[in-house]
Amino acid sequence: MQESYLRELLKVDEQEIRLTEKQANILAAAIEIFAEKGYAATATSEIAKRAGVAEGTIFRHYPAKKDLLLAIVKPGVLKLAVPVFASNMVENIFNREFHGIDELLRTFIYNRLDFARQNVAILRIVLQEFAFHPEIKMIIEESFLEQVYPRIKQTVIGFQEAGLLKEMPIKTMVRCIVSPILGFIVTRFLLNPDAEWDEAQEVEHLIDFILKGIEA
Amino acid sequence: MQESYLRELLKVDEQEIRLTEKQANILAAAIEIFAEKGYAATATSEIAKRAGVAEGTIFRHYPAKKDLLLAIVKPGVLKLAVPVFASNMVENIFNREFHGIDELLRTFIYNRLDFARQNVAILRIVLQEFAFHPEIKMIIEESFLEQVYPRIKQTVIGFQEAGLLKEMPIKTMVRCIVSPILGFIVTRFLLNPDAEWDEAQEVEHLIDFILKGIEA
DNA sequence: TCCTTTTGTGAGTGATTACTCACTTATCAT
DNA sequence: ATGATAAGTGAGTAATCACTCACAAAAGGA
Repeated sequence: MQESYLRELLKVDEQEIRLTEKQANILAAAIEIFAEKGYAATATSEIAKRAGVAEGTIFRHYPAKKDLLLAIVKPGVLKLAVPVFASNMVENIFNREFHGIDELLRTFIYNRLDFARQNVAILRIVLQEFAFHPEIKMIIEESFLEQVYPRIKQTVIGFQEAGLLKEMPIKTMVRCIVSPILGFIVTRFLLNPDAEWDEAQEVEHLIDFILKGIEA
Repeated sequence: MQESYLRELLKVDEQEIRLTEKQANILAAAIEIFAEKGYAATATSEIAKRAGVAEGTIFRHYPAKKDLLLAIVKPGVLKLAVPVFASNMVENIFNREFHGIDELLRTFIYNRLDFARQNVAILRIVLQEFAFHPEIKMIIEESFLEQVYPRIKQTVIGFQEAGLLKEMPIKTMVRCIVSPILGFIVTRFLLNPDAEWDEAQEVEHLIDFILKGIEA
């Protein structure tokens, strides 16, 4: 894991984060082991060992083990959620030209697919640990309920008013759209990552499936 | 948690299982705490405490902590997977009379929904722990790949040959069918169990969504 | 009743845990 | 170069961990 990658991932606010080599090693080792065996089953001594660092060094930078987890998960969740409908996505499609729902779905799916591809370990950690740590649950709820859901909702309502989508409660529709996508991402990267995947074909089937299910 | 319920749940083979009150208490306590805080974060001392039992009693019946986990998870997975297309389900629809795919989906969804409702804790444990324990993963893979998947596959092929389903790789189609159902079950019982759910309406939307997405 | 087997006990064990702290080393502005 | 601050160290600590074992109580068959 590259230090520059970590620095970019962990940058939550706009302020730059400086990482010494050892600090980057700690984060990289923690991400690896947390993803492998889970937070609770991971010993700080093991993280220190894999990072090539004294155990005290970890606690120099993170007051407690849980702070290390949050330092990984927090920016992970934010990067996972925030850019979903970011900058040149919804805006492009809505304000400039309209390529249809399938084009929007395609952009959305490939965007999150690529994110998942580059962050499998963190994805795994988030999925595994959010159930047990209220802090993580709160971060997810905040970023999802405040960033992701409203934008999807707004988009869906827009299409609904244009008469392109069938009548369905927004939450139900969002779940119907997100579930198969998440289902694909999870099987693709977590459940069966070693299978041979015809990703383009899968995505097209996915788009067709979702589209048929939601259009008027 | 009732002793009779536990005895029924844990019955994997046909042989009856006798449980003393203390044994039932241990299992009930373990299910509770494992679901609450995860396997690795659960101390055997805590299980003993909540079960009202000496710590030694746990190890009298389960050689190691992991055996206690497996004693809970194994029958849970089997009951979750095996009866999916059991006895009077596929057979009824195929051999006797044909009520259409929607009727099949409806039966399937309500069946698994009711199972989830009665086994939320175990469902949570399985979902949380299978990633870290190869034994659990194997049990799931075996029961899914040998029991569930072939039956769904057979059913799907049947409908496909009748010209009722669109062309799509079987695995992709199964995933497209299962993902939204699982998505609903997970949000219904794990993510947002306290919300007010119009279950019947949700199920009908779900059926309509899936159906439109897969039919020719 | 008596003997055998099963079930239950709880103090005890060594290993491991997250975390501390007095200390050394490196970084950097002046 | 010098002093101040930050980064890094590793032996040490109390608590907790999963698990053991010698023993007691209960159950069950004769």
